[in-house]
Amino acid sequence: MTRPVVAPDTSRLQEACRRAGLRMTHQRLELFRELVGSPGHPSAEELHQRLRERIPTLSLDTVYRTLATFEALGLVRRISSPDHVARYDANPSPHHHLVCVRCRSIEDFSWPAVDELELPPRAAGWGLVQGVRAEVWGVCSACRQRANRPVRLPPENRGR
Amino acid sequence: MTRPVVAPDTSRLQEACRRAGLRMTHQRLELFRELVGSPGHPSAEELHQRLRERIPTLSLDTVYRTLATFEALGLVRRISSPDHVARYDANPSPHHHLVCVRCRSIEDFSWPAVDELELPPRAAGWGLVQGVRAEVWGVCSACRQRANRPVRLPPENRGR
DNA sequence: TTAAATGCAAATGATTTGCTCTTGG
DNA sequence: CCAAGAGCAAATCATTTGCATTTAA
Repeated sequence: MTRPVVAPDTSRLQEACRRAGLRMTHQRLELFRELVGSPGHPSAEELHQRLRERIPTLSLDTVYRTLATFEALGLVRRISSPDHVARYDANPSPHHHLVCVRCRSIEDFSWPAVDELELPPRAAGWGLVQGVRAEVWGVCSACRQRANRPVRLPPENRGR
Repeated sequence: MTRPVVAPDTSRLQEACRRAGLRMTHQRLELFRELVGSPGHPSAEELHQRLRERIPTLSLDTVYRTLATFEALGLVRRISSPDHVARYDANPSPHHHLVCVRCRSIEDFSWPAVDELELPPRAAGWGLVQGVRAEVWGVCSACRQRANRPVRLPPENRGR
């Protein structure tokens, strides 16, 4: 890999839409820009909030539909957080996740050693492999300091 | 030998409940047995179905509450499928996942090379790491053969 | 006994869908 | 023009919660 050089480069979207015979709409363009232009792993809801400033009429279901389209085009990957809200990852370079089970944050990190590893035979023969990601879970530093309760014992957890 | 050799070894549950001061109920016991005794990564719904044969009065919400309790006790890990239903992994040994984005199956596989790897500094300093899992996604052989449609293009996907 | 746990039913909240109107090509 | 896409509202469906009843300790 060379260098990241990321300006919200819309050519990937243009290209993907053309190949698939899909129209290039204002909504798709802005959504794509928002996805690749900002870090983190936003949910559909968050993207909707942010984009309303630019496209006041944008509806939440269009965000959902567009994200599904992007996913089918391979432009984003829908990832699942410890929370039950879907989050979207538009970072095309191989990277891995640090997942905090307390605050549900997801941080990217790179781990070249994993990227370079060869899949074991069992996995290599499984089917068509599209990607590999390591998920490291635990409690982030911020949460460790903030709340020092040892374990979240009984039910009544998941304080939405 | 006179050792009973409990197939689904419930001692981990007993131990965990005692430490946490939780009661040992019929429901918890059976749910735990079902979890560790059968392979795969069942959803709450599936577990509920299976257990109704043994405990006809078992309610779905008890399954949810109990699974949340088990998770807090560290007995299972709630994993997220490409689908938006939560699945539960009670396999305590380190293992990794093969996720089919088409049929949403999740298969375990072992990958010692990853287990033996050291975390990069960024991850090591992130917080309290509880586990590491590699997620390999793609299309399983069965799905590749079955449906040979090239890509799932427009929306209207997610055929529940 | 008695706080914890279950079951039931109703609530919640994310995601999806039917249908009509709008718009890109 | 005219089918693909967007918007609106209503529907779904997994998951959660309030409350009365049961039960493990």
